[in-house]
Amino acid sequence: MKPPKKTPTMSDVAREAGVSPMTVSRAFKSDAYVNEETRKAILAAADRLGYVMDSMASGLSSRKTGFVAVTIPSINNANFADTVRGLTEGLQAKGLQVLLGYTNYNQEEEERLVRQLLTRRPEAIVVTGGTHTGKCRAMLENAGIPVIETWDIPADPIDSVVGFSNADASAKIVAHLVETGRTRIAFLGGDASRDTRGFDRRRGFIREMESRGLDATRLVEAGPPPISMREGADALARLMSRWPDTEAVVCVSDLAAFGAMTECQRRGLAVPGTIAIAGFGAYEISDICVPPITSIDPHCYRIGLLAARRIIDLLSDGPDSETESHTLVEPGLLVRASTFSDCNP
Amino acid sequence: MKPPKKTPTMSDVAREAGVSPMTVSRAFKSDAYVNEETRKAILAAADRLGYVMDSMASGLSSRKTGFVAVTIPSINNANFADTVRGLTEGLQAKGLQVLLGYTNYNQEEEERLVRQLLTRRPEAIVVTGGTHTGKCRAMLENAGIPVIETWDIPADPIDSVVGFSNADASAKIVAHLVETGRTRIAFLGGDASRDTRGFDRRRGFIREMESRGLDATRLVEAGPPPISMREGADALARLMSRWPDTEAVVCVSDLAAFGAMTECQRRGLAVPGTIAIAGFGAYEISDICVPPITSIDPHCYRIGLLAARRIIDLLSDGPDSETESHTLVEPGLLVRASTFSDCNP
DNA sequence: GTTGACTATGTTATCGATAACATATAGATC
DNA sequence: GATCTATATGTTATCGATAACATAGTCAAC
Repeated sequence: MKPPKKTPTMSDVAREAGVSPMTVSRAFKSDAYVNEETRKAILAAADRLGYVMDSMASGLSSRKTGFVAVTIPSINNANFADTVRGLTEGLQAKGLQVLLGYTNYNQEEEERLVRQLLTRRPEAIVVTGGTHTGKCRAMLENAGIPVIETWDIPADPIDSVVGFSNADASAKIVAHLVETGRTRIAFLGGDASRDTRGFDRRRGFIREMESRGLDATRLVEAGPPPISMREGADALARLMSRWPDTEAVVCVSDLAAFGAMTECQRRGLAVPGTIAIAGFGAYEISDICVPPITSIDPHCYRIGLLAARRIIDLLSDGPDSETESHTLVEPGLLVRASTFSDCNP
Repeated sequence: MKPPKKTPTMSDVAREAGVSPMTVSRAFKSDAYVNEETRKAILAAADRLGYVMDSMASGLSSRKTGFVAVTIPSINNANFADTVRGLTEGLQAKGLQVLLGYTNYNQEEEERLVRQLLTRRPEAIVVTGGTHTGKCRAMLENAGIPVIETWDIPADPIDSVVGFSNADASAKIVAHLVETGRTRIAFLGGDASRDTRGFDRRRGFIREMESRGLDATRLVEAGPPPISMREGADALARLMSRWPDTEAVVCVSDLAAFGAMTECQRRGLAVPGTIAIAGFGAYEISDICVPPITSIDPHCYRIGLLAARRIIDLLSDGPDSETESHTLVEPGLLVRASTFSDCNP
């Protein structure tokens, strides 16, 4: 239909409006002196031409791309999605745009992804977790931009941290279960090797069980992360055939927990009467299912928001920082019917 | 610790390797003559310096940014996440990177987002849905890049389409419910104004009901999209208090459907005995919950993959296109226990 | 009337890479 | 040996914007 004319540039707008390209630039940035009438004329001219600023060129020149790179293990996960929402919304005010990538819970993928993201010259980078390959860590250290590690408490942080202890979260659940009268408690999680957060939760479970003198060997592996509801169900079946007298299960996530609970329903095991179930993540499912499932709320959105604040703080020139280099977000224990004790005399 | 030295450039690598910047460029692109030894030396030099290519500058010069912009209504939605996965994986082979943004089911937000994404000069753009504001549509038309509309069958497509008819999908469910003996059927969805796909599903419901001479006025609105499980539950409560003899509910999504089903459990309404429930989206929850919920599988991942193929096709120079301008992905009906009729004599 | 502060705009060089063109060497062909 | 071709590398201009600097007019204060 219409000729494939290439998109107009700032110079085209300048010509159309009868000013210099620099004035057009100023009109769009609105951070410098431009006569109000001139600005209006320029914006009108831009509108006529259908001009859309080229932020790639802008970024090259100003050395500010407006990108904040973010890596998450999976895009199909409500927890990480909430963190990304917090980031996006927190950064929007400063005109920063999230550049998202996901690692499939794989550190080699993360390394590849971080390299790809760094080629876009983001002004800061947010990664999930505190364990990386050597090369990945080196790239992050040498990128010369703020690096925020989230969802974890790294032993040796690269730069800033906004996270929580996955191990402590598990311990909190174990404490709750023991207090409500359970001692034969199992942990249902993914293969330990890939998902370090899941591994930490398992570690916290074992530590807390042992510190209470309880048997910490009831560990079921449900496969490589992410653990689906189905895998949670299958794992519960295996758990019950191996340790039929299990009184409670701590699951690596609410999704696994819900899957496990449906398996209980299918087997006629009363929850929490016969077996108590706890999850992790405060997914909506755990709140609405019958019975609702006890969970840990890691405050996903908040993590994103705090990471955004930290970035804005580090990127602003002011030497006074309002945020801490290391921010702990204390997870909350949500006690729900799936671990009530009144059915468990 | 270390001085804030800025990241090395291609010239730095060239100097380190004793060649010209152009040769370094060639070594990285690997699309032209470079002596194998020279290439190795260059890559080694780059590694020593911790050089990471600047694809912003590269894009400016070559006019290929390697971005494909993608807009989805919500990042916290497994369906759209699957489509994004399909896109990401389909585009990876050609070195194209997804630049993702979400609209919160809001067309004004979409307009703002599309403008923002276009400033990044993507090589193609994928949008969810076929309804846009006038300005948004104009921007997409004038961007001079392939535009793919997905998850819908637009009345007046901008360019390419990979989608399905949301209305037909609803009709398919209605047909199934009627065939299994239900006639007093309700539709549970969001406010009609914002979510056009949800609106189309409702429209399809009404059309099919009326074409069968059935009452199509049992419509419950659960609030602005996205409809949560909780809102689905609340809406079911309202539905049953207004039309207590309802035999089946068609829900705008599996999440709403599951929420509605939990409400039935709480009220002691047998599913499917007293009331049948159907959802949309083939979320994992609908497959694993008890009873599993009848749903429509829109083949989310496939939509993403086909969109990716179409883009690669349009971007490759070859005049021969393997893909169609309009691709229909026929949704599948997943009949599950929540609509079985054998409990409904 | 001169000075200075502020407003408004233009000019030039540059960001980091690549396209397009130019050059140079090695081996093959006549 | 002359010519050609394929390989390997360098040079120059340019992508579209902005930083930094320069210019020029207006108004108030002295």
